[in-house]
Amino acid sequence: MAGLMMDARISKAAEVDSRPANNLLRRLSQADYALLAPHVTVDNAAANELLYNPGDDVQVVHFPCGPSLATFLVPNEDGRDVETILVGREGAVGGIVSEGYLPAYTRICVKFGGPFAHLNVAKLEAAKQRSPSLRHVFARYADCMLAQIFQSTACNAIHSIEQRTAKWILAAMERTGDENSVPLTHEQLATLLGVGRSYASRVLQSFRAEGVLETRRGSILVRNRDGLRLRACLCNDAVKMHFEEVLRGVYPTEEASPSSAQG
Amino acid sequence: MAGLMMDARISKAAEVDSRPANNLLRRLSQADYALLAPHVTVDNAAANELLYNPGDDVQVVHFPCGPSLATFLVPNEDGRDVETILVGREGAVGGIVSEGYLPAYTRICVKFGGPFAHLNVAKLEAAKQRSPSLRHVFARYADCMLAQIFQSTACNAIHSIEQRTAKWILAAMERTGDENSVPLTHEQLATLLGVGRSYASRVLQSFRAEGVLETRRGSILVRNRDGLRLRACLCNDAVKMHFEEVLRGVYPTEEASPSSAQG
DNA sequence: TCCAGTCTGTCCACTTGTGCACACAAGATT
DNA sequence: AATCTTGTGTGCACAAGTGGACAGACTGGA
Repeated sequence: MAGLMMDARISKAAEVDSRPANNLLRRLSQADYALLAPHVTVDNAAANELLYNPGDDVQVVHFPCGPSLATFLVPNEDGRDVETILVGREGAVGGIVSEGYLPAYTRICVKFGGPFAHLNVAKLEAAKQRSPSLRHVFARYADCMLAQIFQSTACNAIHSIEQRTAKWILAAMERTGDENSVPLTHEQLATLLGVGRSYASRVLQSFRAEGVLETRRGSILVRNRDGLRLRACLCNDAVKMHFEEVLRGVYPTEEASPSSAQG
Repeated sequence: MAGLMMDARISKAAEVDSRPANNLLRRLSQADYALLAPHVTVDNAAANELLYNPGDDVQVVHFPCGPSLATFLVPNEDGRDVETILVGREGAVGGIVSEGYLPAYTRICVKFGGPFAHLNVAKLEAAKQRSPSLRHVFARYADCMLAQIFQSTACNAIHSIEQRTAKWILAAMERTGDENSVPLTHEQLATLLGVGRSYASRVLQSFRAEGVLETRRGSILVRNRDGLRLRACLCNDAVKMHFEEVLRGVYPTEEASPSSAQG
């Protein structure tokens, strides 16, 4: 009997591990994932690749896997886009709320390159019709994404550039799983925060002076993660808590190694 | 035959007019509205009444009718809430994205008092299961609401307080239908923009000096709406265009009088 | 009619963030 | 090794927004 249980556990683990490294897909029951599996494809996307432009027909859901990251950009009258929220292996982009076939409102861009899983929106909707539990997982994720955007709106309204810089670096690291570096130029960081480049450099300098991080050409090395947390606003944590309440286990944590499970 | 047509038109108009003054509800087909009608109740809510607090079970969808306005607030570590988006007779609040039964993430508050229609989320979900067209209207609205939040996030990141003040006043007037006044103290305006009261007063003073508006104790009188538009960012217009594309006729326009229709 | 409470206009010193400029550094190319 | 391109550090003058203070002006209620 113990043998049987163990076999079941191993086969289930194997089944889950064969899925793309996306927590939303991995959280689905076997039966639910089986509805989607025939339509899921995986490939690599390069940084800066555009997944959607405003006005595009939304036909494919993209799931960032592993360290890849997507971002929602809102176009601006100046031509410079403003970055809003980051989506990594905890989620997906494209038709999550609209359920597809509406013109995209934002631009969606690959921030950090890597593997993405893809799924036709119509196939996903058909599967949702067949499985309420599948529908609920995606409705719950949609709610988490909404929470993320609400929090960003508030954050942009009242938190300082310094706080938002620290927050962004932490959020990116949580999602990529990289413990101490973020591949980003000062220019990119500035753009994504919607501030001038020189000020972004200055904020990073102040962090460096305090021993929190080091700067390299094209990347930021974090030396003291807790120091960074101390300097960040709490927006990330609020969103993380909502994820935990609504979709436990989907938001990536630092100790995400499989061996941490107690059985 | 003309008589028959006219009768049909009159009875249809009467049917629509008997619905609460909410554009989302009025946009539903007769058949779809019939699914909801037995469960819809209407009452009056006073300004500052709380519809949801963070963590609340989401069980009721609230539809602002006529001049009433609801707003999503994100709580902040300081205890002061930050206002994010405004919802008037073009929409609804509560379980639009989450489809109910999840803890609310934001606080939702009545900004301007007036009539609200209410509908149990579970009843709405049941009706959606029976009618794909009903589901689509709500999915489309959810997408518009999302667009609104995305735009606010970007707006807060890069637009000046002056632009955002003008934008907010215009957005509120569009929704209430009031052509030239907004019942708001400087304090309230400041809080909702996330800025200090004295600066909000100064911005209003500069508008007054330019003849754009007048200030009264507890309200703002708009004297030159185009002047205000000139001083606002274009965020409202972007959202409005998305509404027109996705849910034509739901976003309130200035010439909303029934007589403008050509038959 | 007067009082109390709230709202408004404005002053001031201060912090945060802007936008431009320019020297220098690190790779990439040849 | 010389060169080119792109990224980085920093100086400066300026604009935007903060937060506290306070006098005066409305308004509702006793």
